[in-house]
Amino acid sequence: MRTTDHDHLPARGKAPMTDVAEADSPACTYELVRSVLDRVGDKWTVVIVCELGNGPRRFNELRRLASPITQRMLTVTLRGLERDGLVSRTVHPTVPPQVEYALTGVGRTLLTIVRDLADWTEANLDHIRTARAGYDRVQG
Amino acid sequence: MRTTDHDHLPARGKAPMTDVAEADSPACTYELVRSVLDRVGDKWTVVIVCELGNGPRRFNELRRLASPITQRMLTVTLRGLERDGLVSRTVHPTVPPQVEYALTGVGRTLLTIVRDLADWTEANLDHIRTARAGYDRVQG
DNA sequence: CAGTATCCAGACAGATACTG
DNA sequence: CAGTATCTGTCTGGATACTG
Repeated sequence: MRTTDHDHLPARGKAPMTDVAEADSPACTYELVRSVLDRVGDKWTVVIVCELGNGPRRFNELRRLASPITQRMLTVTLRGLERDGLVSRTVHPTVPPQVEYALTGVGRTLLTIVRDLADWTEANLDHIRTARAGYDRVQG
Repeated sequence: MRTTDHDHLPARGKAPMTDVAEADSPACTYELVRSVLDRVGDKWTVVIVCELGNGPRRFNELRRLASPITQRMLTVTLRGLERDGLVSRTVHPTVPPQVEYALTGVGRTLLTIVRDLADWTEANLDHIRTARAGYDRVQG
């Protein structure tokens, strides 16, 4: 399978073969950081990780919590996180089927990082907003 | 000017009118975090911020340091950072012109965040790589 | 040197319809 | 319920050529 590289489920275009490099060569630190940002920087990952931070959730439950996310993007995002071992996927063989997603241990440490990021944002939001407004006033 | 929304210099498509919201409503924390990730999550911002972390740099100097970046993307990235007050741009009116870019105070705190991110990545890289390989072995 | 201006391929993501 | 399959528009970013 997966010979034709179609569209359907985009196979996580992010970080395609940027096989994360070693950690100490001079410039590759950027590659390294980017590999996380590629993981975390897309539109929905942060939302999903934060929601799962409150406990395990099922598919449509997540769909509601992540408000205007589409089925497709939820699937794509969860697959990516699962692939990286950040969330676990547990299928309960009931009828109708139930699938439960939860943060793994590593996923939980990622949550910490995301929260640090949120803290930084809160602390510097006004400054950025002001700077942005000032810049836009001077420029077009 | 800037009535026709052409291509030329894309006017920072990121975080277009997602005017960063207040910091305490229940779900808007995501918007908040996303607003930083939009700022930091693009392909070059991290590289530029890290390089400027070593001191002020000039345009083509940065261009060399950020290896395969194009002129356009360097300009776009620097403009975005300047707009948000994270880097300063100083023109020395010499011939030929010299323009020096440097991190501002806030920009320097962003550098801290980026480094935290790098630390997390280093710490969890093996785990992610392994998980990814395992997942890919099972799936397509 | 330090940029602008265009063109364009390919990735990201929304809407919609269908399925075990 | 929990997805998969397509189609499609939009945005990102690379290549290239030109300028004060």
